[in-house]
Amino acid sequence: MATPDWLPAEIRDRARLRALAAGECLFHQGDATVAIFLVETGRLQLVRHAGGARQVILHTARAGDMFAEAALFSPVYHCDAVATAASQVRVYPKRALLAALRRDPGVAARFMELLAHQVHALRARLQERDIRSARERVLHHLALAAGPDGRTVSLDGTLMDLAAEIGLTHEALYRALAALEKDGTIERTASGIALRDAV
Amino acid sequence: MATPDWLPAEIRDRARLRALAAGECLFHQGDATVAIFLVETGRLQLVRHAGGARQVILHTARAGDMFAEAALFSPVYHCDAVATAASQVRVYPKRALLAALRRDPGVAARFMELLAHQVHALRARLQERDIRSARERVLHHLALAAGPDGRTVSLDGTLMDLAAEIGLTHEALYRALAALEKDGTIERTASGIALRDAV
DNA sequence: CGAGTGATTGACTTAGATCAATGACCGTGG
DNA sequence: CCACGGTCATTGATCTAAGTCAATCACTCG
Repeated sequence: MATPDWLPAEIRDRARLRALAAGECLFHQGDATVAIFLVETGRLQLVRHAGGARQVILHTARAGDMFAEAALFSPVYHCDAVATAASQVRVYPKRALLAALRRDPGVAARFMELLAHQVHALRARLQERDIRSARERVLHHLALAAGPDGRTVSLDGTLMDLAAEIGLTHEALYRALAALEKDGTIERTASGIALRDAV
Repeated sequence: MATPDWLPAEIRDRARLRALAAGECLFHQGDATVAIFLVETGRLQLVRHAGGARQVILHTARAGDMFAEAALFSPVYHCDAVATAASQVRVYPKRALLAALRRDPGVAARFMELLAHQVHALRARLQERDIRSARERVLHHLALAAGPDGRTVSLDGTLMDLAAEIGLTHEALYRALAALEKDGTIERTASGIALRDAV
């Protein structure tokens, strides 16, 4: 699953799968960059060691997330990647990838498109965090996550995952959903959530 | 200022500057895409009209921010861009940009690099928002924003801007900074903030 | 000099985090 | 086949840190 459709078949098919135990390290800050990665299962944290003993978590990559893309343009990794749960990551060698990007403008264009969309999605998630009210934040998220009909949101993961994604505790999310359902703003079905008409 | 160094001189030099009054609209959702933009001064909001009367703010672009990059890969804009203050935006025509990206692999590589770095920065800001405590959030931000020495952070904008960037009210930021200074974790200078050694 | 903006601090309130308990469900191993 | 451990969903009670409102001071700019 989550096979990237943007990269050429010869790279996609040759990409190794690397298994990591919980706590295991995929690469260290300062290591020469050799690949970028896609999380197939599990969870990795990207951690930067700043001045002194300070550790700064830069990102938590979950199933489906690509990470270390910037490694393509840097000789060394700028953070550690540590599995915080048993994980499997797909490994895309930098050398082959760069060659493909240089050789085939179509591949390059699709990669740029992917990155541009990620930038957008991240900006939207960030803007979402500026909404303090749990209720409004949830509504904002549902409106964005709604399918083409603009109303129905299918829930694939758990509500706990959703809560983490929008930056609420799961309790706060449950309560917000319960309140929204009670006052008729949303309807909950087995497969997801439906937005009722806004007035 | 903020002149993008990644795009070829012929595009950079030919780019028009467009002035917008507060409330004026730069483009509408559904318009054919003709350009991407860089905010020189002011502030623009990107707003999507979802199902019904729902409006979702996707992003607020400030001075120095590029926006609508994804327009390069879409025939139409997927949101409105509205100036929420009198603004000036640099206009980079899509046609010329795409041609340059296709023609010159070096330009394409630098653009990919820019996008990859943006993705990183955004992920880090998002992760930062997962920190609930104002104190810890501020420390996280300072550690990341620290210069090469890992200690000193130069403040260019106002503290109010900083507060907005890290998702706190300015009062909360002032208090957090005051507390950090009182217990000796940071030192404040005219030009910025210095982190003391972590124990 | 007044108007406007930023920095700062105080007082108060509240929404969401935290802690806790319960029930449903699901796979698994004896 | 069923008891058991685990995860998820849900709700209640409580607490607190951050938001909100408000006032003051310093500073700049025309």
